[in-house]
Amino acid sequence: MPKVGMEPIRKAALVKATIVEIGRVGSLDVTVSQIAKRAGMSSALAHHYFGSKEEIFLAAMRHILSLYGAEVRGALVVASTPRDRLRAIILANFSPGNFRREVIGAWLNFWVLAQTSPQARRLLKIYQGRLRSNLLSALRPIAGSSALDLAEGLGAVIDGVYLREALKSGAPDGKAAAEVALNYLNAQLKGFPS
Amino acid sequence: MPKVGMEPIRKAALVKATIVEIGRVGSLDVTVSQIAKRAGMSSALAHHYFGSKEEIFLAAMRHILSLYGAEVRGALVVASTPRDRLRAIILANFSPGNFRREVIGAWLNFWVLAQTSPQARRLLKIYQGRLRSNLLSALRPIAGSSALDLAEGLGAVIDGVYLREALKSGAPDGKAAAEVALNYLNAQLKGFPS
Amino acid sequence: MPKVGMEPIRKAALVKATIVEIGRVGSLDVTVSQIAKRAGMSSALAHHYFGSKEEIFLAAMRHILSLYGAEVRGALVVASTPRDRLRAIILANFSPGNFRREVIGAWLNFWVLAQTSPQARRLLKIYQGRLRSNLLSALRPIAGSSALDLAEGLGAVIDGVYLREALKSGAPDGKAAAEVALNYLNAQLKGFPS
Amino acid sequence: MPKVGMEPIRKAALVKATIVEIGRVGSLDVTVSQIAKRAGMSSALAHHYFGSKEEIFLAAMRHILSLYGAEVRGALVVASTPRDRLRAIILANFSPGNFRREVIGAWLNFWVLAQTSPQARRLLKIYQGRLRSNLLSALRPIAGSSALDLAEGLGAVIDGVYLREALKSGAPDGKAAAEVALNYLNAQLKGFPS
DNA sequence: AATGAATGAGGATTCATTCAT
DNA sequence: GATGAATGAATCCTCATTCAT
Repeated sequence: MPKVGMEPIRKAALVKATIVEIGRVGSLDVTVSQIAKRAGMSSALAHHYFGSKEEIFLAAMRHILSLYGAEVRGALVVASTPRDRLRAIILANFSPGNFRREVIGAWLNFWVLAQTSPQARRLLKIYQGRLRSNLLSALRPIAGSSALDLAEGLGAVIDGVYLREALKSGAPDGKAAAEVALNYLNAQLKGFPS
Repeated sequence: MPKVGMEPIRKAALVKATIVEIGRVGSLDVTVSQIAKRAGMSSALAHHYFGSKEEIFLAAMRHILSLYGAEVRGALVVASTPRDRLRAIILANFSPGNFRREVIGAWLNFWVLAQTSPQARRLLKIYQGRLRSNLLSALRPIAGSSALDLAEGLGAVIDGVYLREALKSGAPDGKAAAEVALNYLNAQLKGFPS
Repeated sequence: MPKVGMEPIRKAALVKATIVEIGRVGSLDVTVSQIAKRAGMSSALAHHYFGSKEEIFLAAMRHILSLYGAEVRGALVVASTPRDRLRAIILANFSPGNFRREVIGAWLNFWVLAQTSPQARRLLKIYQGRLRSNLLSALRPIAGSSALDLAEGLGAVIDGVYLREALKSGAPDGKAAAEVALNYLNAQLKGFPS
Repeated sequence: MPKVGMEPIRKAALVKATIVEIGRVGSLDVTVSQIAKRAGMSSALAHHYFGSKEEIFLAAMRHILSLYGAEVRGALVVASTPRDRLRAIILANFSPGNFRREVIGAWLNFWVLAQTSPQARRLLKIYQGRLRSNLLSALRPIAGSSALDLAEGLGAVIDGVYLREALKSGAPDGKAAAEVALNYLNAQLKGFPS
């Protein structure tokens, strides 16, 4: 049984382990050894596959962002009206897949990583851009020229809810979190024709 | 060069240097030596006065939170109606004193520190509690039973705007930031009698 | 240069180096770097294998105690009468293997270490217990109920001779040292039937 | 009230504090600050009076040795026969003044200090010399040419009992300790005319 | 006489990373 | 593909000692 094609498996295991460890520790002060051990391999192998610790972090970040993106896209597919699409975007942000303790912890830390690493910053900007354009394209038909401001505000609410969740203890309550954002949305759209 | 009563002076210098360095580096990966050097003293003296790196961080956090608290209190004094008070709170959050690049960077990192340090977490919870109760007492007369939800949402927006600012480059624009939160407020209060 | 199975080799080298360095310096104020350098490796590797300085010390202590135990056991095998066994125990204590300058220096310092480290204390108590029971089982047939007191006294003499040797300069004279203990033994056993 | 003549008072306080601290910690790893604090002054003052940490240690050692010497001299004054004098010497070694936990701890550590510090070594040799000559002058009239060996053995027993006491817990039992040495003495002198 | 202020030097420990096998 | 071996470079923290007042 030749050990071929291990690369994607190993990489995936490391990415997963990275998110878990960052979530567990609560900061980026996670050693490569810890990550590698949790992924069931030596730290040397982790370096072999990723080259550096930063690359491991970035891969983990990409993974989270892509999961997030998939969730949003999936939710948008089944939404027909603009209002439905807005609701779908919000709910996707707080779906059980994204709104888990470890993922929230990882998000917060990736935000910090973006302060230091240009690549991380770029990734985060891409995510922000997508969220923004998704919100905008759904808001424009409803709110017209106010759409820009609304998108900005909605984005801020979503991020803020994430941030606040990071400080809470216990299992995250996605439903309650989504409620905060939906609340905002409803209030803002009240004046516009449905 | 006085040789007595240096303690408060040194401590203040260290606190200031800590905030600057965290803001500059963009993370908590700041060495005591860096901080001490920027504060114009040896790292040994920093330890002499604070005992440990964590204590230095906590002192810096307390400083920021107390500046923030003072700003809010000051703004509240001159506000008469509930609506004025809400506006005052929001504006205080984005006043030039609080909404500086280095302070924003420090905030983000203190959020991370709170994941690890129980004391930091406690401090952050105190800040959240104060903000919440300030918002609530101003919202109740206007919105009654909806006040709770509104306060939660407004708090989230404020934190979210901070978070997003951390990713931007260039000087922070407090006015634009405040606008996002004020927008939210206006939309939410539209239905209530002024 | 084999690259596997280095652990026991490195550990042994570190243990040896530790004893030498403690003996050379004359105190436990020996840095891990000194030890590691004498053992031909980096201090990081020393930590990798032992985890902490205290563990290195304890390993060195265990080594010395086990050498000592082996020497005593070996001597006892070839002794037939109780009197022979007593003599054998005493001579083993001052055999060239145990009664070397560096080992004596290490012993003295382990005694100090036992004041601080519970584990070191435990090791030393084990050694004392063994010595005591060895002496007792050889003394009982000869001295009966007096055996307890004699064992205590003989143990004290042996330790005392070690202690005094630590203060002398030049190569230790095991023969003269043993003589002191044998003297004691003879005097005490004079009254009992051979 | 001019603060004159403080020097001897301060020095005495430091010496006392040194012994207590060494006994408490169980090793020479005692900081000057600890000693000074226990003596009720600043570490700077301790340096002012003694010049260096080693000098403080040496002063403490001298103090203990002089107490010890006084005790022995006092005991010898009231002893008339050689046998009485030997008993007096032994009992003085284990008198409540000398055979206290902290003093025993200090002794053990001074022994270690003597490995490093020539001055400490000299002090210890002087003490040994005195003990030896005291024992010899009392033993010669009884044992003649055997006196040398007996003195050596008796000295070793005394030191050994001290050493062993350092490992025990609880309050030292001077009486039992003295018994061990007296035992030895009686056995050795049995053959000689009283 | 007395001390707070201050630091240089050092030491244990950690960790990302490299390399030989 | 995989890993144990190995280390240089930090980093926090401690402490004896000095100095100005």
